[in-house]
Amino acid sequence: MAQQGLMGIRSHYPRLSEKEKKIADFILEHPEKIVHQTISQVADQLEVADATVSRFCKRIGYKGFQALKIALAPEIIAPNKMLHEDVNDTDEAIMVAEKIFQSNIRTLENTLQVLNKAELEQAVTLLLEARRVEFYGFGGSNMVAMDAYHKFVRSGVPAFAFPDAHLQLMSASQLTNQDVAFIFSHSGASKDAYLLLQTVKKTGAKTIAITGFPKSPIGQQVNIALHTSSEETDYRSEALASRIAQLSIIDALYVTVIMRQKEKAQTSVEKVRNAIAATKM
Amino acid sequence: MAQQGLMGIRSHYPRLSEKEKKIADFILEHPEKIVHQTISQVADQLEVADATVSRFCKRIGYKGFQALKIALAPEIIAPNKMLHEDVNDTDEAIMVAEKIFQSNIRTLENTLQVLNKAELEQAVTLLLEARRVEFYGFGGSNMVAMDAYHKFVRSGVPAFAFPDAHLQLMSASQLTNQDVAFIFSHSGASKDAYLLLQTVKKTGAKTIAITGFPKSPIGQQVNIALHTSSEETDYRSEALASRIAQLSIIDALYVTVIMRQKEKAQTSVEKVRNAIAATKM
DNA sequence: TTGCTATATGAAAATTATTTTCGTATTATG
DNA sequence: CATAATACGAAAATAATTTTCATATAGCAA
Repeated sequence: MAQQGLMGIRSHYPRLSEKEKKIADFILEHPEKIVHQTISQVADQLEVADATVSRFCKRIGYKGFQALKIALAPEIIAPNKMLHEDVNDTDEAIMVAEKIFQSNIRTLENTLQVLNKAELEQAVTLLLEARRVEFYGFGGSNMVAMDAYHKFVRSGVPAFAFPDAHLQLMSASQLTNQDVAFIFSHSGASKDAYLLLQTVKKTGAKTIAITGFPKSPIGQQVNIALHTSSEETDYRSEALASRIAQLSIIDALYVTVIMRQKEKAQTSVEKVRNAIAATKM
Repeated sequence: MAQQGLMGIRSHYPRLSEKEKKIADFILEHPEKIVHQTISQVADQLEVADATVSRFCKRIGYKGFQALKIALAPEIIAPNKMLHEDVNDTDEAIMVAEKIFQSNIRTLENTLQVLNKAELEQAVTLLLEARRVEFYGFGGSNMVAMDAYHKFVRSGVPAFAFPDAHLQLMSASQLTNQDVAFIFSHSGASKDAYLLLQTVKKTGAKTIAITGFPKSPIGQQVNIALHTSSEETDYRSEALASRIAQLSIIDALYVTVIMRQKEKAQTSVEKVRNAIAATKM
């Protein structure tokens, strides 16, 4: 199948010929013109032949011009104008806010797409059956670990978290094979987190991680790897957005755990409502 | 203009003829078949003439069959089952996750709409000029205050935060009129937070708050009030989502502050970033 | 250089998809 | 029952897209 819309075009770009690049540029700049015009109108504007545009569509993996239109249609409903502008372009606070919010929204959307159903379920099962669950995070991720701890401990899960690196490592070495270690690391490669994972693995405890990079060392070596997905090119923006996604995953796990615990004769709708109600700030 | 996709079809439904209703039913049931098939294929499956389908498209307000395809394309990428509330609302983890993520996304969108440009600017100015900035939050909001502290302290802002209610109150009473108190309270009415605000006001320090309710006591009495906005019908379910919005506002303020500090703080952030980079493998 | 080959491109033909026209059937209305 | 209005399908007309084919251009070997 052809890749998703504009991203797919970018990935083909290097292999395109002169006129084809001209077409690609036009699409990336004005996707709405593709969607709302005929192949001839587009070809005229670009001063190329219809045939060239038609061939272009096939070259980048679509069945034809109509198929490209349909792939592009979803992209133009939310014309995320802010996103291609760099934060540095303008330092108006409201502009920065828009950029940050859009970035966070996109990251949540992407992360939801990428969430693996089976792994989520397994994570819930582990959390429900563990003798003890410890949440770990270093640097900015420590706050996420503490947040998870505060939530789960109220739901009756035997949760723990620690405010500094040394305490985390000490506690990790004391786990047993009936315990669960839950690690937050955006890069999936920080030295502290990696060391901690090795320590945990020696104890036989089950491991769950949320990282931003499935192929990172930590992402590869845990029992259950959940990951966040961001399109941000800048590492700092990515880290900000991915933390929002991490928190959202924790929220989802937490609400699910509560629902499972209260498996009674309630209707499922009530279950969700009650579960969420139990999370007052 | 034609209304958005499937909703538009529903609104026209009562006025349609027999065959046209047959077509409408088919579209509502299988929008993806419209998007991916030709008008003749669709007509054959429904045992009606092409002409009837073509007329149908115009009847419901589109220019033609192609235009309908394009309007429908966005709907089929994410078959948003959560929106139809009667759909099997199971307690599957992935379903819960979808609900949580959608809720968070909508809350971010709404909050961005509601963000006040002038107040954001004023907040940035206060943060940059303060002799000392203290972040306060009780219960679940304490996490947000700690997070803000961790961010701003790295950017060179003289930031402080405290892990418990008593320490927060003690420190608040020591502020001066050159300081800034930044309060997080979703309800804007919690007893602890209100008491703290009164304490701060006696010192003459400037006050900023992020609440979910502009008309709440805290929202009314601070110098600068920023608000999150959630559509959740259930007051209690707003809590999870609004915390995400609070964090996003902090992210926006943080990034803006860094940009304003330009070279000065740029270097100190660089230092920290490099320090963090050094801990990666 | 010359001649060969591969690739790119546009014009026009061929194909395919869609819309319009037109005639008949059906239903409603007085 | 007659008449008008509407619905509908078949086929013609039109529009859009793809394919074919001829030519141009660039790279390259002798």
